[in-house]
Amino acid sequence: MLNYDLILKNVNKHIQLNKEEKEFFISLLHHKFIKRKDFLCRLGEYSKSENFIIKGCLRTYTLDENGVEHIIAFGIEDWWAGDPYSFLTNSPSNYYIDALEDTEVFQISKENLENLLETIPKFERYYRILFQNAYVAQQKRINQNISFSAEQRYLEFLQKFPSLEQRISQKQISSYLGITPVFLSMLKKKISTR
Amino acid sequence: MLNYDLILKNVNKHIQLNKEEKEFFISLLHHKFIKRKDFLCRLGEYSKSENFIIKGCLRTYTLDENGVEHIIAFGIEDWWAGDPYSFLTNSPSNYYIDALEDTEVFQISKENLENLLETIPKFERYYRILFQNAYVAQQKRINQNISFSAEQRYLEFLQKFPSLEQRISQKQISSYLGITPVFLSMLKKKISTR
DNA sequence: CGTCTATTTGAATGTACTCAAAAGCGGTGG
DNA sequence: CCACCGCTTTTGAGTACATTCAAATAGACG
Repeated sequence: MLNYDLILKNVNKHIQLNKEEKEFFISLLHHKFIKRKDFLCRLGEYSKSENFIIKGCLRTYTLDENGVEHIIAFGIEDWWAGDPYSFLTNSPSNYYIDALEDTEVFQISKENLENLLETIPKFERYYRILFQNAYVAQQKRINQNISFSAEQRYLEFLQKFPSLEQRISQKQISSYLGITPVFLSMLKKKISTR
Repeated sequence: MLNYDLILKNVNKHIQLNKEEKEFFISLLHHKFIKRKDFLCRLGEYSKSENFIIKGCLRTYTLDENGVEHIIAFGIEDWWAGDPYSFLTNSPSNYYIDALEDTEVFQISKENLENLLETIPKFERYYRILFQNAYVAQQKRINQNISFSAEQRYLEFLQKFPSLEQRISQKQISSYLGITPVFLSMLKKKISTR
């Protein structure tokens, strides 16, 4: 028996659903396990679902010309992950998405989302608010990227994702911050010796 | 007689309105001039409107502890500008917004937007798509901030805003890229001599 | 246990910044 | 209309931040 509490609570933060609407929504979701290191989506593939994480950790990243990974976003419990651009425009994805831990998600396909938005238009509002909040959070990150030093960005990261430091490797964190793992190691040493 | 073509065409890209709906929408807009260097919003103030730019150029920026400006976003014709966080949560704004050129906008207030979303729920969809697109564009910028050199970011800027280079000062561009004006001057020289 | 990857450390290098001074440019007022 | 003022851009020298390369150590996983 699957537990839909987390996702229903998340929806309920922004819109109110009656029992039938809840059941209809749930009927459109597909439960999936993603094992650590498995991919949800690769560059050039078509991202066919948006994914609500109930457990675990996903990352969205790019590879540069030297094969170095750059992490655009982490996704943890109670968050959505995916490539909205690819998903919504049916175009090849610009990103890789894989699992840093064994992860469980509820997926909604494009067809089902369209069905949902038509049947219960309130969900337009839900997704509007979701994107709005994500947009605001990204604006903050952009500000930090252009105005903070690497050290300040690292300290901010610890604030924003207090639980994540113990769960993922330092290399992942450095990749999210836009610095090398070597330099992050030096920063941590510098911070700890004062 | 005000010209609503640009904003109606923008809305029409995403949702279809009949004549009455158009008229109702237009009735909620307030036309405003912002003279070059005037502020639409300051840090700590309450951002009371979202602004659709019909002419001119706005910038959203922060000031760091040394008084240096960091530009989060430019807004030009056919774009919305504002601080959605402050606007939607009635909290003090984190940003300054001012005009780099004499600018004309259509403003919608929070009350009118709420009225609009209730009366014509299709607008939830319009704003959902707007934020979604903005989110995708920001993701791309974040990727560039963490994986590109300053020179690559500058060349990307020229692609993304082809018209803007002649309209605004180099200092504004450097501030958007996250580098100093001095360094941008050096980059341009380096680029032009090859 | 062995292998593979992550982390640390150190040295050398490159990228971007600070400070300072000079040159350029735009707007304003006499 | 020109002179002046303030701000932007350029240039140069010195410095700090962050990277690369390499080697050693530590951890994780089969």
